Amino acid sequence: MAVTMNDVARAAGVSLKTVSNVLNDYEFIRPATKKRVQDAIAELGYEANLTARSLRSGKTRMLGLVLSDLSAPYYAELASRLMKAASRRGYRVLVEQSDAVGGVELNALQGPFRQLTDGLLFTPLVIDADAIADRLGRKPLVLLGEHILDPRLDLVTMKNGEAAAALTAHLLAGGRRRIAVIGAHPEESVGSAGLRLNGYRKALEEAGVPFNPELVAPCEWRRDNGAAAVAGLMDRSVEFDAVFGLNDVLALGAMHELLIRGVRVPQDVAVAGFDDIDEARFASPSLTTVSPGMEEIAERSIGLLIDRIEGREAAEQAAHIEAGFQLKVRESAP
Amino acid sequence: MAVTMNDVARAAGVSLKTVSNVLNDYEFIRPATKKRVQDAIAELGYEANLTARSLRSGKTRMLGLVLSDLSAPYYAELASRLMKAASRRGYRVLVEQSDAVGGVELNALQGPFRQLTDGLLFTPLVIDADAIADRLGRKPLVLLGEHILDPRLDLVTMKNGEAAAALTAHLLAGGRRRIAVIGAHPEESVGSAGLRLNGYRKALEEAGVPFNPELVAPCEWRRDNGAAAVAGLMDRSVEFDAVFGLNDVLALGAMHELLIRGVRVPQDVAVAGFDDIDEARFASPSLTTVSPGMEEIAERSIGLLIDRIEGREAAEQAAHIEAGFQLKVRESAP
DNA sequence: GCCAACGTCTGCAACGATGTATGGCAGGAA
DNA sequence: TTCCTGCCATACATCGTTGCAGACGTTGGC
Repeated sequence: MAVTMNDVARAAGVSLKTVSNVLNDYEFIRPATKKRVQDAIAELGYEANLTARSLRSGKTRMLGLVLSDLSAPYYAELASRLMKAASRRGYRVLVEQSDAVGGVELNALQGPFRQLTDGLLFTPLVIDADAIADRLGRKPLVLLGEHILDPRLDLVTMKNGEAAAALTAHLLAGGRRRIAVIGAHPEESVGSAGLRLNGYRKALEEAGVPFNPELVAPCEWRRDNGAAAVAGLMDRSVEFDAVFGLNDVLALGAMHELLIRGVRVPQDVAVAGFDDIDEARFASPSLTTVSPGMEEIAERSIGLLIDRIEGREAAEQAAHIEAGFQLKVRESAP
Repeated sequence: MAVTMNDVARAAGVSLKTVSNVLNDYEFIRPATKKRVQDAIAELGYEANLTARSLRSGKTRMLGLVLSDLSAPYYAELASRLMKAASRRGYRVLVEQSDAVGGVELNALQGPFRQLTDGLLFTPLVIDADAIADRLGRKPLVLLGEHILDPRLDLVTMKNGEAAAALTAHLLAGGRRRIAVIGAHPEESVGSAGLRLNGYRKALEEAGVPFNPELVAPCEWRRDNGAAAVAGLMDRSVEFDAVFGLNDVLALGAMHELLIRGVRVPQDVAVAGFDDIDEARFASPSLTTVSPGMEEIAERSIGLLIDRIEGREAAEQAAHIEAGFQLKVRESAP
């Protein structure tokens, strides 16, 4: 079978515990002893049994990441970055897809998934702050990218409202007055959709442009819905000179539908999105959007979570971190 | 602290082992006893400790997935599907990004990552069959989507060559004669690039069109490389009437560069890709490509791996599974 | 010359589950 | 009655680690 610490101990002529001490960088070990142990480890090809270590120590060195769907480009890019950031600090990331189903979200908070991880990065789409706080337990949890702002909960997010306002202001500055918004979630109590829509309204207000509910199309954030929403607006003969997709895939879906219908982008209708996924730069025309500081979000959320886990960060107060954003002006809305 | 089996046993007035037996569906338990135990479990809110179970049983009920980069749309979509397929069978998936670095690939095969998982789904990009077979160990491993065909190794893949040939034939049938290929990996001994390129050459040959090495642009499979490759060809005044991106993001990057330079797609140059990522349908123009049967690949690779793990599949012979493909003819190459 | 302090190492008892062996008890056959 | 068989439950050892308490020898202060 596999080599155990006992084998190493025997080979090095020391006790089991001394091997453990060497592995855990215990301070008081004679260099000679340490070397003997290390040599034995190398010779036998010993590798620590992570399961046993976890059972004994109660730590798994895994972080949980709960998001709705890994195949959404924004989440895929975020997950990739989070995993790299975690890896640099000696942690792994275990991903759970909730499909925006409340039951799955709750399960991730308290079920086996929680057990397997030392802490959670959580993108709640359905459940609310109280539901989360009630199930917090002893393990740290950092909310990611959504709008729950609760004094009990750590949060790393983006400037949803501010960025959406800046983007809308840019469209207004380009002379657009009837800006359709795609992807609103009117029924949803939590989520970025509301914040981004608020930013949009605020920018309109500041420009003295009246808000027109007819221009707001609610739908889930998928490409095909973006296309369908534009189709719906046009079929109902709603007039618009710009489309603000509340995220990039919506905007790209919308743009596709516009081009199919012979609407020129940006001449007839400007299109803008939110997220700055890799694809936005290479769309045709390339997509004007907001870069929400994903690298910063990944780095800081992993950093915060691990600090909490390792007890470096005082737990008295929840941290609320907002990454900076950048407007990316491209061809679709110059 | 957490509720343990011992607490449940005490509450139900039975022994520890009886609780374990109930949990593991042991046959001979009196219904009354079973009920007492189940009631105690429900009342105390007991949840099995997965770490302890793993230590004792040697199983983690986690599958490892090794791929180069989760932010690549094809891998993101594949990972999402694999995770769902695994979840349906009671397994989780732990993802490891290799960044196509050989050392990371080797580590995933034998290091701690292997320990944490009961079996591996592995997309080798750098290391070869011998390196894998040497490190096989006792845990099952299924190769995914790449071209290593080794009698010792299970493999679930797509019809790379056949599909590439069909796609090329479609371009030829459309009257294209100078079909540029983007994303070849001349130095690489393993990988889909070679197979797809072969398919392309075979189709040319069958159509009696001479192969022109000048039309083959080697590069890594990233969007920006697709764009750069087209720029390179045009700057060198290489003439072509079609572009075959060896995967979709290359094709999309290429298409973007063409459109920027005022080349009309498909009138002047047809563009085709490979993978049928979600984005392909919504690009403008929409992308002609090959759908490699991802759902089938996900379902069958997970099925095979779990069968191996649970000993249902005779280990004598390696399985070689090829999913069917479909040509998706869209606007970019009608 | 004694005791305390220090540095180094060890033994034992967990962590929470499962496998093996075995112990009772009931009912039927001998 | 006695033995066997089938069902149900238990005790004990075990998986491979780490935490805790302490042992041992050396050193240094007084």
